[in-house]
Amino acid sequence: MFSPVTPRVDFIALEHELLRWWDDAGIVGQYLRRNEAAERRHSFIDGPITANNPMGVHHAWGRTYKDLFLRWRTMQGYRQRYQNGFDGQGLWVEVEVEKEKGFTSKRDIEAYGIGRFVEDCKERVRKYAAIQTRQSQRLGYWMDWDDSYHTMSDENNYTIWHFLKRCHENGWLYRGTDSMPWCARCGTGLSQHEIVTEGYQDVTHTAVYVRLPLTDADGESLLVWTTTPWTLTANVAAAVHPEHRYVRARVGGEVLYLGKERLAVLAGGRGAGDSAKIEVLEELPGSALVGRTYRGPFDELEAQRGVEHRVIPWTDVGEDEGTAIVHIAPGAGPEDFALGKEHGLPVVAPLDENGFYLDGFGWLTGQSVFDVRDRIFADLTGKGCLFKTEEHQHRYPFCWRCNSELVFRVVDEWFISMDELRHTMMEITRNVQWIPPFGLERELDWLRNMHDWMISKKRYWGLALPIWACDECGGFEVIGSEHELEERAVEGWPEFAGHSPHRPWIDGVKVACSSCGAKLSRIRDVGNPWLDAGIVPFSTIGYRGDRDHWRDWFPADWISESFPGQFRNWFYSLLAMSATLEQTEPFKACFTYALLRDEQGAEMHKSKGNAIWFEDAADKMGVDVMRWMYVRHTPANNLNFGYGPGDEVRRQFHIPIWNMYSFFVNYANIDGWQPVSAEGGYAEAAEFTELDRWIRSELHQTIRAVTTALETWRPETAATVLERFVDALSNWYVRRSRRRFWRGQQEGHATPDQASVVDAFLARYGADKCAAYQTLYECLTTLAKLLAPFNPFISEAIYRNLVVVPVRGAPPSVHLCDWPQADEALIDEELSAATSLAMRLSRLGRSARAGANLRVRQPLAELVVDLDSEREQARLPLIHAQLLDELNVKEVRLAAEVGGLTAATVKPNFRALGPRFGRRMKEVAAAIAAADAGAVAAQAETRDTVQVGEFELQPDDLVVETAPREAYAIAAEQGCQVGVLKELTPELRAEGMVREAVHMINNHRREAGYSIVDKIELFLNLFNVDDPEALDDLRNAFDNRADQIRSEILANEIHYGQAPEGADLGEITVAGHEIGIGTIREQVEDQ
RNA sequence: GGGCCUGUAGCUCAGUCGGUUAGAGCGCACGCCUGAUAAGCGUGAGGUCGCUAGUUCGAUUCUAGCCAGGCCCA
Repeated sequence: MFSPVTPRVDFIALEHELLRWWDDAGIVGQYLRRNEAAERRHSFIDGPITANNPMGVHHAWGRTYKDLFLRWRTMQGYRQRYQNGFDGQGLWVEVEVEKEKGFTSKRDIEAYGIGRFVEDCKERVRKYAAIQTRQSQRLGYWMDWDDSYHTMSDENNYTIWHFLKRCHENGWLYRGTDSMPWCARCGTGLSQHEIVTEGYQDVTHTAVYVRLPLTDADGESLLVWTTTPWTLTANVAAAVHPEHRYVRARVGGEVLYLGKERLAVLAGGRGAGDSAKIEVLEELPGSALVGRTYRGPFDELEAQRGVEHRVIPWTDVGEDEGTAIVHIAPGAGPEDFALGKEHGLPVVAPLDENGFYLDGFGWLTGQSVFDVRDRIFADLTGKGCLFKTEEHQHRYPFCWRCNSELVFRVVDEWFISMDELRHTMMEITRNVQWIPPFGLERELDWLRNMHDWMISKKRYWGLALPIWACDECGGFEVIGSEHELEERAVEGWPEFAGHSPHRPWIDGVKVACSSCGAKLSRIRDVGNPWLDAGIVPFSTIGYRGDRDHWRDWFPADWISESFPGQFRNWFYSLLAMSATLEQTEPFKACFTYALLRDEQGAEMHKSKGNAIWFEDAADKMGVDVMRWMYVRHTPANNLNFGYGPGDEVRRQFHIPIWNMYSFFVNYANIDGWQPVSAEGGYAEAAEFTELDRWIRSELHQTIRAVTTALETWRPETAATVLERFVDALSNWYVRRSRRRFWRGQQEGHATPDQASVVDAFLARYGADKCAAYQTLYECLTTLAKLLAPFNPFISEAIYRNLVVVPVRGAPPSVHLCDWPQADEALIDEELSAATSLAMRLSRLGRSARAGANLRVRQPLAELVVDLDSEREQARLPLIHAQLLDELNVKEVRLAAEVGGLTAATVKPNFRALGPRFGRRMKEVAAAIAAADAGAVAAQAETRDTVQVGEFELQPDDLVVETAPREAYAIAAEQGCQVGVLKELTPELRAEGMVREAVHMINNHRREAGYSIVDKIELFLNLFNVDDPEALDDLRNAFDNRADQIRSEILANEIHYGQAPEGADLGEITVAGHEIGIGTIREQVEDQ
């Protein structure tokens, strides 16, 4: 006996129950150890999740893929590591801790103490790692949670040291510079990301137009424009668009160059005499200006000594604002810096950390960048450089912490040169299977264009870059391990020992310079967090400590991440580090997916209020539903996630599955059917019908297709296949098999002393019922296994009840079962084709009936089928019975047997005939009307001339049309036409009436609340039927089919007349006549 | 400017290794069924498969160009 199953399941409560049970019964542990000794291994390396916040539903998407493939490989018997990873080092964590503490600058952190701050960061990571672990468990993500790795672990950090040391040995590590957004008030740099996400505001600044006198032409100047006058002190070049038009214009007593489109700015210039007099002397392309030199606006400053100012080409120069000649200061702007690199321009860096001018800037030295605007204008005016000023509104970056305007500074940073690595990385990238395939192109494109890797960051919490730099000789040392550091330490080791290799502890350790012997301190920078994530194929599987173990699991067979960003982040760092250490790819297959959006396709944002937190979604929609939304979606497309789509999925997929399961358990319990093995065990006793054979064939095709889809990393295809199977099972197999489960026990066959359960059931209910139960049991239990990696909860619930409870020795969880194998012997493609033909013909038959207003309940005499394909026609005998039943017809016939479904009509084509026959036209028309239309049409089709009566005509003289024959209602699609005979014989009418009555009486039973096994006594009250003929028809119909009615409504007796006191009364309508009914229940104990 | 992706019904998306008249769900109209289903099923309306060329007997599918949207890089 199965546990009763309610059709109104609460999936979320069910999930919580199973979570508890898995925990109590130690199922996850058994799962993790299931294949420990297996020969075949599947190596998965987890891309670490940032342990900085609770999970969003986008995390659940990725984790669903990871869980799916790991579960599936487990069922297939692969040995695996189930290690999750947490990413913990980096600015993101610092930012959150700063917020918690109310810090607004680096100075706050230093005042608080770097040590305490770093410990707080670690604590935050641990806290969110624990939260994410719980959330992942709620998702049903089965990992070895006690074995999760952390990027902040000592091992991870020291393995990166090893990598960096190798880079240094190869000569790839160098100190360079970079331009970065900088908050002078906080004294700190910001990441580009910080200003891109929330850092811009609209403000008005005083912009200035400045003359830059050309050195080779007296009295001629370039006119440039800037909104940041302080940067003019760092000017080294002016940029023009080489293809745009520029002009040389006389303005008062001077000559100025500027963009042709920008002539209007000349109005109102100071010191230009009568500025109304503007004369264009010459028009020239920007390229003509390139290479010319000019005197800078602050050439008198020491910092500008030796700088040759010249004009350079730049295609990003616009014509919408300014003068179309752009002032370039590589020391004070990011684009300028990049352009400077490209053109080898000198860098003049004017500001210190706190925004004060450095030495070498004359009267400006020691001044704050925020206080000098007006004095710079005055200075420029004094030097005759200032053309004019104007108020200008624009978007400008601000510090999100303190709301100060940002500046750009050039700072020292550390880089890994990519020149030698690039080729190897591209080679190994080609060895990887990218899913979807275009991932390869994306990665290669990035690798082709990548710059040297900047690995330093001026912060506190992160990898301590193992670089000890020498101020004396300019050299630097790279330390490759904790042991090497201990050996080389000349100071501070004892104090450091026992600490993690983080700031501030590591900073106390000094080593000696191997060139000059000076005592070296570690550079203060921390590492780029992608170093932390990129090293994990080495650090997490024992690269340093247990090389055999490492070889066993390297490279990973499969990794997976969302693709935005990862091609230049994680995948990139994995490839770079593996190319350096082993010259081989660190993963064999890379599965990527797009972005998660809200239901309307908009990006989810906390601030917009449309973000969905994982826990809310889990509690509202359930994680099986959530997971199915993920796996059925095409990974390369953005996923629009929401509760609406979730309801759809539940309704179309999970509820039908549950209903079938509930149906099965309900009837199996009524009939006392129980499996005798995990496979059911009734196959020998069963007489399988075509329908059984068909769904078993479908089942095994489904196993095959799902397996293939997963082997090729296409979860969405696997999900589609499963959906199709569920639909076939629900809407064809179960629907068409229901009656087989209802049928009562066979008369006289019951033998009380049967030896086996199977024999007893067979004797009592017969071979057909054995077949029906066996088939549905196979389908449901196999479906549970196929579904297990996708939807671990509903599959477990079904499997537990159908298999574990009744079958001794079965694995206690579906997740400990073997993955199903397709049995090719059970696959019958011809039967599949035949059944889909039956579905197609049924659809057409219903369409035909609907067109003629003939409901399916009314039996009809014949269905006529016309198929173009002989091969399909040959399949008809196989589906004959299904068609009779499905379409409620007495016979299926071929169109040829009944003379076709359509008839030809032939009409005269007056336009053609008129001119030829003139007055005799009427005779011709009469002859055509009198002729056998079919024969004439056939001639017109095949011959050049058509004889009609005494007239010899041509095919074009006739208009041949085909129309459905009147006796039939017809529906057609390509290659196929069906018709049903519309005529209702008295016999058919009577049958229709009985079915109508049975249908309505059963509705009445249901409304009265009877159980489906209760017997009744029925009273039919025909007093309201006035028409004696109709009364006769009804009485005859009912009397002649009394047995049928009794069996279909479970009635012992049928009486005519008033129902007695206490009967349940109702009214039914048959053939338009109202009939009163009354029923009395003889209650049967419901099992 | 370069690379990649996307463009199929009103909406959200499948699909097509080139093949007759291209599918689903939602929404709409009508109906059926209800002894698994507070559910389901069917029928109908709704599509120049972004546009233009090319290859081909045949292109929504392959190729090229263009247009639109997105992501990344510069």
